[in-house]
Amino acid sequence: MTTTQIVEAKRLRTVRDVAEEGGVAPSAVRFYEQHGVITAVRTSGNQRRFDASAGCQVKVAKLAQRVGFTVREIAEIFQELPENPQPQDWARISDQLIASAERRLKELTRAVDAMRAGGRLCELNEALTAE
Amino acid sequence: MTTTQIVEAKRLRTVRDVAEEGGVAPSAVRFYEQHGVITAVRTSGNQRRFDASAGCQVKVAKLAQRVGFTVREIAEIFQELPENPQPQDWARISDQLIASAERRLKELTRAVDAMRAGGRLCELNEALTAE
DNA sequence: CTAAGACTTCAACAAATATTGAAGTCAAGC
DNA sequence: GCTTGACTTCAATATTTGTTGAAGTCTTAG
Repeated sequence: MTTTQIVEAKRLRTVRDVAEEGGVAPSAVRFYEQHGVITAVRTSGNQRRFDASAGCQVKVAKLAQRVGFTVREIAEIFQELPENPQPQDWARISDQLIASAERRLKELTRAVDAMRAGGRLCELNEALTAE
Repeated sequence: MTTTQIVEAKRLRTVRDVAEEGGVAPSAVRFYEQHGVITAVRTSGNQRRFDASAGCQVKVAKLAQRVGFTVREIAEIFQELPENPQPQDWARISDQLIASAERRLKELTRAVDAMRAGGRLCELNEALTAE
């Protein structure tokens, strides 16, 4: 069973495999590899081969983009992942992504709350000195 | 005092005013207006003039972009704002922005948590059928 | 071994989000 | 009423995030 896992983990994925698992186009998989979001080895014939976690990384990357991370930022965060990422490795990545996104969301919340609670703070804050 | 507010509220802002208040370049203010994020009236000489809330809207728009909203989405949401937005108007905008951003953040959280809690779910989920 | 299908690179295109510069017009203070 | 600085539009440029197509190579099932 452990043997099966190892065997499966080593079965290398093609661009198409990763694209399907990650829910993106093959061109996007190549784009992500070019920009360091995912990493590939090459066959003797120069074709990309990915490990089992690549599809997941693509999924996470897509969702991270939708909360405002750039591809560059995601690539930088994913640099920390070792070859065969373990749960604790993903825990660190997760913490960074979520904490950073929440920080930005809080900034937005603060800004809209300022106007929700005191429209006059925003609309009329110079009015007080005008009289 | 009410008179002062009205007078102040009607003092129209130039592109530069809004840019400074919103913390962006004048070119960005024109861009936002072209794309419906903010609304302008024109002087007899064709220059843009904004009302008092434009600077705030720019601030909120910038922060919304950083949590993943596109300019188009922000423009659509801001369409709902009446001419002189009141606190309850901002409350609706706020709810939409925050709720939508939180929904996306939750999707990301779910995805990374799946890997954090069960790396094997992601890496080895076909392994079980391989033996 | 071969044919089909997937892969490679490279260049062109595209949409979103702006910025910059040119050429000309407006507004405001003196 | 003139001058100066800010404004106008338009076109070009830049970056990000990809997609598409051409021309050619690799892999693999049969």
